[in-house]
Amino acid sequence: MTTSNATNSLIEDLRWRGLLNQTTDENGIAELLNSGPQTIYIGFDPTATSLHVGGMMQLMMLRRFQRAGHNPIALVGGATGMIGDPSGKSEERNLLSADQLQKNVDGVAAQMRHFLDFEGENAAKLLNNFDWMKDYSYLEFLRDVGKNFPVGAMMGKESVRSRLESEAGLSYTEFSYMLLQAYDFVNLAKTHDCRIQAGGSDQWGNITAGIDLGRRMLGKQLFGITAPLLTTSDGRKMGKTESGAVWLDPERTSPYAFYQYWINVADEDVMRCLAYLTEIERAEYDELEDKTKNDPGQRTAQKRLAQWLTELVHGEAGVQSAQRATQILFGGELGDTTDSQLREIFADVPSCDVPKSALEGEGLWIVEALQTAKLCNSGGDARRALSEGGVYVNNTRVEDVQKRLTVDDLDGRSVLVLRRGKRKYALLKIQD
RNA sequence: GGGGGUUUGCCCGAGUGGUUAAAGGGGGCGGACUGUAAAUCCGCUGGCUAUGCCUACACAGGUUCGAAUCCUGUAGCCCCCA
Repeated sequence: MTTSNATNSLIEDLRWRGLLNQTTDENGIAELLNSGPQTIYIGFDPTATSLHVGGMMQLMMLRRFQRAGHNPIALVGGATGMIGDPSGKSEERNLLSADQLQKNVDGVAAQMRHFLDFEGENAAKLLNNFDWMKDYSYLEFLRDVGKNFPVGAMMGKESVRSRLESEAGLSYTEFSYMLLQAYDFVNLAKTHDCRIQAGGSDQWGNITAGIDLGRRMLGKQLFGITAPLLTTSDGRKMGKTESGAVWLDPERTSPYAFYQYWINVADEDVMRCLAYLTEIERAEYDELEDKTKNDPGQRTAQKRLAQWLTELVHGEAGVQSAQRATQILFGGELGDTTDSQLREIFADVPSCDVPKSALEGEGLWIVEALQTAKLCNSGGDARRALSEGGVYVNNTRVEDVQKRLTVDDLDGRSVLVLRRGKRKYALLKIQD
């Protein structure tokens, strides 16, 4: 698997995908990769218990190397996370507690298993820099590492310069961040013969700092690769919605919401996403590009993207439930969808409990139900919505202002699906 | 300290005694169209126990059959003089 052919095709592939933003020495890297299996590392910031889209792209990078026969190291920054990387950030961020950090590291580590193979010949490794930083004394660190850092060079780094010029400034702690990450690289070079560090383009300064340090401390030539940031055609970061970031954790972003995010990627962005985030081959890529151009309404590329990523992150079952939810949430008949399927599909839709007794006798007045479900914020609003034809019960339009919901509307299930407009849903869970 | 102006619904902005819950625009919400898009078009946009009732045009009070519209006071903003 680790033939020079595979390696060449790896670099080729990365270049074709547009994933080579900057490299310290492209020929040197190609040569190194040709000489046999190499170890490559990428650092992950444990700022939350889950990764988001940016981290996914980095994990894919490691995965590409692993598939080409190299040894990936995913480094979680248990130590650096205590400091906070100033790169690309406009303000100092709050320090995380050690306790929270540990939770974050655990959460992030679990997600990595979807992307990397931690078994077998070139198994991926998961390391935590807290392990080698925790007992490193300040004095020792300054003597070993600090003295190799000319302040002038540090001041020249983009991450430092931009912050110094801004209002927010930069604390000494953040200023020191670079030393820690540089040392990580050197330490991995020493202990794992890891000679390549990759990362997002905002990591360039930190990576080159590590390369300099490697030369000074080890006399070893290290290499760096950065990938472009995944942005939309209008220049914003991918992975953000009105309601926040898109997470890999199904508790934070349901498989349905995750799937939907990718389905909704703009035509102008979808091919780049496919290139950066998936492993589709060139032939299929060209075919999808063609379909996007000639028959954009089908959104074949978006569907492929959503399906590919959802399957990777949430598994085959995740894809199925997302697709089933899509069908129902976009106006499909409930038909014989079962109770438990409904509850799963509407899992991330606001819901409220209603006692079964409310449906008995006269039943529950639709105007009240809409308010209880928070779909309308007043009786007038509800009446209006009804008369506008914007209210649906179980995906069937209701226009009668006097409509009362009764046991008959349950149709044997234990939930009522209320909808306002095209896709604002709420669930009434009927309690015995 | 003296004089003048201004204050309208989520926002902008008409309205200077009588069908004014308040023109117009924006936003928002529905609907049609569509690709779960963009653009476009149409409707709605104070509350309620709702063919009616109540509360609203900075706030408090007054004149009047009747006020967002007139008067007095209070507060905010703006301008001029000192």
